[in-house]
Amino acid sequence: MTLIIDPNRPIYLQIMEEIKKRAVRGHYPPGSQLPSVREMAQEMGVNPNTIARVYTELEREGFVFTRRGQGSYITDNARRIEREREILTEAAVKRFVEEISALDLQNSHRQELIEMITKNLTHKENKS
Amino acid sequence: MTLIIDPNRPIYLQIMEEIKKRAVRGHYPPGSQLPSVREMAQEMGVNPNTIARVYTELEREGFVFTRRGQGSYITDNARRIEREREILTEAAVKRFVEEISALDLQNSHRQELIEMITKNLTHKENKS
DNA sequence: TTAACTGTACTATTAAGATAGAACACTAAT
DNA sequence: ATTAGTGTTCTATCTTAATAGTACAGTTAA
Repeated sequence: MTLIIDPNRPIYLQIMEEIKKRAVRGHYPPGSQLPSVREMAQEMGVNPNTIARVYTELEREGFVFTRRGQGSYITDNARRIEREREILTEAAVKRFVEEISALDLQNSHRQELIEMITKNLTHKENKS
Repeated sequence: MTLIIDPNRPIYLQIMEEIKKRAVRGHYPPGSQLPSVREMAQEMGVNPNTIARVYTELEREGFVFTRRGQGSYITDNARRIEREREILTEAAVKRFVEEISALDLQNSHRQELIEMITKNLTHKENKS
């Protein structure tokens, strides 16, 4: 399903981001149980060890908590999830602005850019 | 100077992008000679072998050409460089839109986003 | 020819990501 | 106690990125 999007970035990082996005979208509500290490491994098409690492890292970030023998869960702190949305948003904006700035675009091109983004964002409004 | 920005992505890819950006900005004009493998290695703080790989890959993409024993040069095809600017721009926009769409933002938040980007882009107008 | 530059090629080594497989430890329900 | 489900740990192996060092091959100018 999700598969590997960017072969040049560690899979465990990409899966971490995917899980964060799902939580932010409400696909994994606060406090909900995540698929087991083995289930998620099958869903993502990777080794269970890789998922174990993902869960461990997410727990280290306070985004996931684990009850040994029981399962791993998305944090029940809704604020934490909202904060993650902000973090991801700001990171995306920062990266984008830096990339575009590095290209030294003319003002006219910048105008077109803004329009292009506006269209794309409002267009994808009904998706996901 | 440039150093490693993202430790989770191959250095040679990051350096490839850096060189493309420099060419797009005019720092390396069309047909200009690139620093030698050994010079660039020192500038970037990496091994000469890594730069050799970078030049080889860039040549494979038609962005650089090499005269053996003489040096490596940015393509003298100005259109090719302009095209690279478009490629990098579109890639940045596409990535950004996908990332933001995945976060399922409310319309009000999207409005703020557009404003944030506009400000940042026009603000960095005098930089670089 | 010689010297000093170029890019290129090769071997060896290290480190990290990822896979494979097995085993262990905890929890809950039967 | 047993079973089946959790996460956890461990060893071994493979691959790729990157470094280190050396050597080779082509070009240019002294």
